[in-house]
Amino acid sequence: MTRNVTIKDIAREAGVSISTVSRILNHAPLVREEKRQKVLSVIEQLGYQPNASAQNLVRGTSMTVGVLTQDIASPFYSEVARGIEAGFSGSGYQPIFVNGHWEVQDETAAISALIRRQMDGIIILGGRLPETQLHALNARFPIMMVGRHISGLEEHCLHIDDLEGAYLATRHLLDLGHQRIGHIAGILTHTDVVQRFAGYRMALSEARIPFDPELVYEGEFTESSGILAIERWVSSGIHFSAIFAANDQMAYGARLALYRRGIRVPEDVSLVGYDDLPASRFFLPPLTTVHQPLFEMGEKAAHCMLNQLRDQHDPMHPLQVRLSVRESTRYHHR
Amino acid sequence: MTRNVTIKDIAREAGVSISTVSRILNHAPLVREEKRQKVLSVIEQLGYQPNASAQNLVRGTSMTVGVLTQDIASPFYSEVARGIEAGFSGSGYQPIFVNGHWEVQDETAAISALIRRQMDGIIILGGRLPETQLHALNARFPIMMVGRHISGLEEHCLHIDDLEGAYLATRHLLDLGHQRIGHIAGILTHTDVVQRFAGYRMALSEARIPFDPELVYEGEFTESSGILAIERWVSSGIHFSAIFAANDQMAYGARLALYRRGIRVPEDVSLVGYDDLPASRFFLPPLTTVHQPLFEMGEKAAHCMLNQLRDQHDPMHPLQVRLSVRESTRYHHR
DNA sequence: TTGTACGCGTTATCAT
DNA sequence: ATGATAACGCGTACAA
Repeated sequence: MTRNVTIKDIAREAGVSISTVSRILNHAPLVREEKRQKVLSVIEQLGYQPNASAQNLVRGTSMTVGVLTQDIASPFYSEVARGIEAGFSGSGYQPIFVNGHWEVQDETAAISALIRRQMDGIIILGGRLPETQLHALNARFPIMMVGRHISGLEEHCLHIDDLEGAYLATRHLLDLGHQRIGHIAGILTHTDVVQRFAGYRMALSEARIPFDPELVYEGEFTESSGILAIERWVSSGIHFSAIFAANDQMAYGARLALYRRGIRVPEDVSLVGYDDLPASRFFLPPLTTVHQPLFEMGEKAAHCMLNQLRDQHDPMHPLQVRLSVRESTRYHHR
Repeated sequence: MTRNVTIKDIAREAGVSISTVSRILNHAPLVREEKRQKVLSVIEQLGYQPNASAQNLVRGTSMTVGVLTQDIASPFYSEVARGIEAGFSGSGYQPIFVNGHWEVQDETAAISALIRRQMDGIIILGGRLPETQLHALNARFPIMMVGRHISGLEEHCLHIDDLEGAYLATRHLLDLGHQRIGHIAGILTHTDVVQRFAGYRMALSEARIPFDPELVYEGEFTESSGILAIERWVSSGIHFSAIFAANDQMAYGARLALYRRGIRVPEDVSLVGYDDLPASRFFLPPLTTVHQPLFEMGEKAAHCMLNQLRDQHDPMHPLQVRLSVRESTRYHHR
């Protein structure tokens, strides 16, 4: 529409040179108070906003960190994103968000867009980018990975002990007397999913309960996957008294499918999720789930990024998982 | 870390001038095939990415549209955001997202950041910016408003008939024989909330049922508000056989509070929400709710923005609300 | 067909 | 204390 106001316009209007205006803008000293006032008022009046592209170009830094998330609409990643936003607030750096949709192609395109925009650093939430590509990125500028573990990039990965989390969940069910525990896994090419699967098996074998592959369903992190898991098991006549789902969304779907079949939770079947999404507290019944400190993860990722940008170092205090025991699990009578 | 590769580097490496490289990059003709090949291979080899800031500066356009959303973690806005992303895909324009947190101060700051970054247009989802400010923005560049109606900016507002939606919801409950219908409203300074309240009252008066202010609770769009509404009504001994909540999240909270009191849905109380969030299909029982075509709204907002950017015009086909009748409502025996 | 030179808006280094 | 002026990386009109 209307051309943006530039420093030149300010200078002309205030009757000074552009360097004077620039000095005032950058809080440099050495400028007479009366001119400062005059210029400031012109800036106010014309509604001047500095052109970030020009600043970026000459300064060589954008004071911006790109965040590659997979899906804006995912409750999991949006919690982390909130934490990232909070972690950068007041730092002078601004995060901007793009989506990769769990597709290597989209992710690569998104990363390219971020690089073209001269991001000072990049935070990657999950995704499927190959390790080699991640290493290459890390050679160019600071990166932080959330939710993945990349060997050789330990210092740049913020991840949580999925093995431990799944172990805690399964162990909880075992302690309640359950023996036939179904596991709704996520996509098994994801390392964290594999870890959760391993934690489930570890608890089982520790309790000397034989592993039954029929009790494992490979889902896709969606509510529908949870429904399909229950349908598979029930229609195949497979017996179970408890379910451990690899994320809350699949637990939600499973819950609905159980309801449809008249199977009560927790009276007939106990249910455990993973992630502790905000909605799980209001689930029916409130869902027992492995708590991932999503907001804190985001916050921490932002802080680690700031440390890298400022060439500082600080030790990585690992974030802990814990089980949020609520009302979807109960004692099983044999 | 390592300095970014520039056109200059490519030119030196390939033994040509920078303008030749630029021509190739911009798909201009008039360049010998062998040089093109040579340059292309050098670009590939050095991993060149154009500097968007420089392009932006010289072209005078960023090919970017800013999206001011209120809360990344809100399921409502993230669905719209998904639609916006889809609406821009393949257009050459890229949306970038910032958050206003429903605070005028944050929103103003976010808008400033977008202006500094030379956005070609801005899409605003909800929020509390005063109308005058919106008019001022519209004078500077193309804007689109989603979820608000601003007089004088009708062409730039994408909103849905909230009165109609609330009327449909309430009418549905009345048709099922309910007479005592509680309404959990949102924050009553929001115009859409007021409209929904008005639709509720309209259906009531049409059915000649006197309006009872005790049956209205002003919530804050959160699950907790739904819980508090039920607690207020039950502890005050106020009778009701149905509830219409002004958004799904408050309906979720109400559902949990009812469960805690042993009140069944839909056997004892019917429940209707508003928005039709993705999760509502998997709610227990699946929630009857007013469907807002959130994704389509985002998509349409993007398309309208593209039309403005291209100086085109197209008629505004209004998006329709409809009621998604599921299992949380049933006939009421008097 | 190719190269030179200018300008986009800003900061920073010089003189003055 | 202030004002020219040279970069930053890119696109493009113009010259060769």
